[in-house]
Amino acid sequence: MNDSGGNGEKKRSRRPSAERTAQRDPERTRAAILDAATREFAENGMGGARVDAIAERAGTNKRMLYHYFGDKEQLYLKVLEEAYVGIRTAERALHIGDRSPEEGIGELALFTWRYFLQHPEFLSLLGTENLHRARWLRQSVRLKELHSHLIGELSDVLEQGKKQGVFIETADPLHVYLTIASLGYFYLSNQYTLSTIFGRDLIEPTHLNAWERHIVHVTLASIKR
Amino acid sequence: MNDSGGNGEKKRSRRPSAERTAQRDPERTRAAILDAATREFAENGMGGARVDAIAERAGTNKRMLYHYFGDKEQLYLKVLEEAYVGIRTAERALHIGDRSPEEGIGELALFTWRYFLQHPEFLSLLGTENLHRARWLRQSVRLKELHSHLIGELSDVLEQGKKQGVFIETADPLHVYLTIASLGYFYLSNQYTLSTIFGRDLIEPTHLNAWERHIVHVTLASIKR
DNA sequence: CCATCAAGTAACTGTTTAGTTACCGGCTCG
DNA sequence: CGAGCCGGTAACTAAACAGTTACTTGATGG
Repeated sequence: MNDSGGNGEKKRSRRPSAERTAQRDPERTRAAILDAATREFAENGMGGARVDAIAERAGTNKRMLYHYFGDKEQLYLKVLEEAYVGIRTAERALHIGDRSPEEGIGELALFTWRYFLQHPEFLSLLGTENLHRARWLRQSVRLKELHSHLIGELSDVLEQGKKQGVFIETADPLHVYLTIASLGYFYLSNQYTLSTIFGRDLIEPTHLNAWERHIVHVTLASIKR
Repeated sequence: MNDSGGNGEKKRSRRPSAERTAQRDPERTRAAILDAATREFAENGMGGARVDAIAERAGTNKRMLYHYFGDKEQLYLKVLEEAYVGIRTAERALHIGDRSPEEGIGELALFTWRYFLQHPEFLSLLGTENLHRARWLRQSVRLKELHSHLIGELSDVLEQGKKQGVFIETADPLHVYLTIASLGYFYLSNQYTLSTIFGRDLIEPTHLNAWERHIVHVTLASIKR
């Protein structure tokens, strides 16, 4: 079976590391594990997630998982960090200060809602992490400054709105952000129990659109003069 | 060791079932298991909860747990049902239609916030159940009508407010309730990650009181004409 | 005083799980 | 060409787990 010893053709031996990657590709394996882990943790929580299941979803095996990430807890933390980096990075691209204050806040509300809608795994991970009282997030060194930018930019927009007389003086940046996040998070993360007890399918497009308008309406109504 | 055979005194044999319960008390054992299970499920989720841990917390053992509740899943459903019955029962005692529409809505918002604050285990259970897409709640036959009363009463108050010209015509009962619940749920259930990333201890009384006022303010601002 | 039944204990069982170890195959560099 | 290393496989291990079974204890009724 092994006939490679006979022909010293050196074929491709000059290539650095770009084409023979069809079978062996550390980067892709690593990324596949991270992606599989994100889905597994999101669907089953930290306690319910199975290491074997992650390896299988990634099309690899446990040995590689432990090789790249250490253990289950470190892998989980990596997944969580990447999720936060994802939303905060997308948020920065918004530049909510470029428009009028009112439009800026509306923009942020719309963005947050739509991001939550398109990334249910992010909401799930937050839920799991909070069940454990931020046990792993607290250990993260990467995420300390990641969020200050958001509050800073939001604060600027609110100040401008107050100066223009369109926002009330008591409007607080953290409260505004928490309001926007609350309305999106609860509706989506609790959609299953809510749909069950109120007998209305909340994920239906009609209701989804109505809630999107509602979020913008509530957010602006709470800070407009 | 067994010397009871010698004295046929019949002592206490006339008592029906009220005093010798010091050692044996099925009702208390059942209640202890339910209470222990509520805490264990709330702290660890359905997947993370341990049957042995529940038995130990209840001061009994697994045999009794399986005797009274069948298996882990049925026990979990019982816990969830009791939690819902708890909040809906307390809600009914409010009678939000007795005051002015504005006061009624404010009352409901305050009640919901304070109930969430005093029953963190309820929020936790909701989170766990939603992680599993309401898998167990859907099977519950008891909880279908439990919630219609809330929406009905809220609807009446809103109608009255519209007639009096204090509320906007588009105010929707489900949306109003979801708004109130969102603001309370997100703040409390996500307090750990939020406190970590924003560097502010959200559970501190000062912040708690500020958020309570904020919820009432936002709710009313979103429906007032 | 013995038969019965209900409340409760504790040790056991089969399965699942996170994490480890021994091994394989092919590429690369001296 | 061969030593060694890197990406990968699969079988194993020790612990933890849900659920069961064999047993004890004590009250009651005939």
